Amino acid sequence: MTAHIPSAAPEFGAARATARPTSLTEWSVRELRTLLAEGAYPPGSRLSEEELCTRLQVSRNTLREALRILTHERLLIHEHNRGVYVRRPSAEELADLYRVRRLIEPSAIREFDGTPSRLNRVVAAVAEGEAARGADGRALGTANVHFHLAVTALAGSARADELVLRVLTELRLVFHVMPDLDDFHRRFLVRNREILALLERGPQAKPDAAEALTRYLHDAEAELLSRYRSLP
Amino acid sequence: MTAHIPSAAPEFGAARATARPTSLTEWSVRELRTLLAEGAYPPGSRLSEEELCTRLQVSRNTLREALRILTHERLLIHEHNRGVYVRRPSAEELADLYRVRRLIEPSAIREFDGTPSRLNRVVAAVAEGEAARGADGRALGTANVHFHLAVTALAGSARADELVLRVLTELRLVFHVMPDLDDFHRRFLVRNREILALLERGPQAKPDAAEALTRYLHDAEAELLSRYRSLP
DNA sequence: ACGCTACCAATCGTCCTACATTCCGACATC
DNA sequence: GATGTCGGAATGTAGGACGATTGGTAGCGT
Repeated sequence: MTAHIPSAAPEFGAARATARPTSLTEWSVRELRTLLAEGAYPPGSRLSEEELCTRLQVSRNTLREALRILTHERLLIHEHNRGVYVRRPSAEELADLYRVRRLIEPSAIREFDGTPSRLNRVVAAVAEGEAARGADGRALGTANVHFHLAVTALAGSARADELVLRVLTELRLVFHVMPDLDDFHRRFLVRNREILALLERGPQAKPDAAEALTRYLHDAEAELLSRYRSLP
Repeated sequence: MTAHIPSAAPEFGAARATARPTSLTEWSVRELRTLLAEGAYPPGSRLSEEELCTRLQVSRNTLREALRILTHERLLIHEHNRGVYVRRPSAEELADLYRVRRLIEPSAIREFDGTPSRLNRVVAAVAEGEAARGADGRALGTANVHFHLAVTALAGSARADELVLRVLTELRLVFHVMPDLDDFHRRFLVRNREILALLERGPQAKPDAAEALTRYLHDAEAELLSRYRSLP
């Protein structure tokens, strides 16, 4: 399942306190990414360089290199002379996130060449989701992420995989400011399975699967947007 | 230590000397990106921190932050304890670049909502290309980049635009190690115009346009790959 | 009281120095 | 000629210094 997750993988649900690898900077990046994914710093909060230095036990130089990378991944925003903040995507950006997903994910289905191992990954992701049906929002969200990563991986493009991973990670920031998403995630489990069923039907059903996914993404966007706009 | 006096910067070669903006790191990133796009450092060459520091007149810290960003953009690769090198995409990566493009660009056409200003941008790009017909490879390549950016922009997604820009920038690295691409670029000018013609025919021709673009990208990939594999 | 100004503390941006670690090539050894 | 060792060179990381910017606050004038 951890097939070819690119270097910038925010290990979903991974254990913390990883051993320090060869590069302290990369380690810091992973560490921070995990912290952000877990919501340790909610969107909008300011990250003090000094505080993070002591927290991660790295020098300011090293930390700043890590922050640059995370800023480049859009998880943080950098305000000159003011510091870095956890990104809080605007409604327009939320819409854009879904726009990209609609560009890529259905396309990935259309480009699927039938490689069984790739389809199996989708199967596994759907199973994971249904196993997590009773779990909390995080487990459901993670399962959903795996589903969409698996669908993207149908295209067999490492760059596409990474892009979607980034987009989904960014989406997590949105989720962190929205309450009660358990049900939201749960409802899409059914549609995951439906799309899988279409995929399993073979190449001639690919357009249907792609279209179902497009609708799926439209619906998800609409629901999130309407709830997002009615937030404090 | 007249640290940041913007005007007086004894620059090398051409008067590149972009005004130093608020952030030296960002300035360095842009500067380096330009140098890479221009082929000042051919793919595979090693970038010495010290040399770049003196060339850009920035400290090692600042430079390293810039290098991190460019590495994250895949323009450089970072080998631990060995330094950063200008990336030299492998044949497999070249294929992947086209894979992503085939995922996104045709999709962008399908998602085009008819906004005239967006179509106009494609028109302008095609015109630019034909105006550059007699020019050298660089001008042709740039016009082609503009065409594909304009096509991508049909979808109206900032993230998709950025992704394609990155991919095309990465492709430039490939071009830098391939000789005689003038003709390659020139031949695609015709197909740019054909795709534009389909786009102008209205929504019902979108699938045709998308498919034409897909073939276009397949052909370009095939030609580049075959030539790329027969390189030293 | 209210608004404006000047000052102050906290941080960031950038540079510098230092040093351990690692890598690589040169030289010596067998 | 293969292997081992040494030293130079560059990177990785730490830490300190200091100007610049920002946000807040105390104080002033009206």
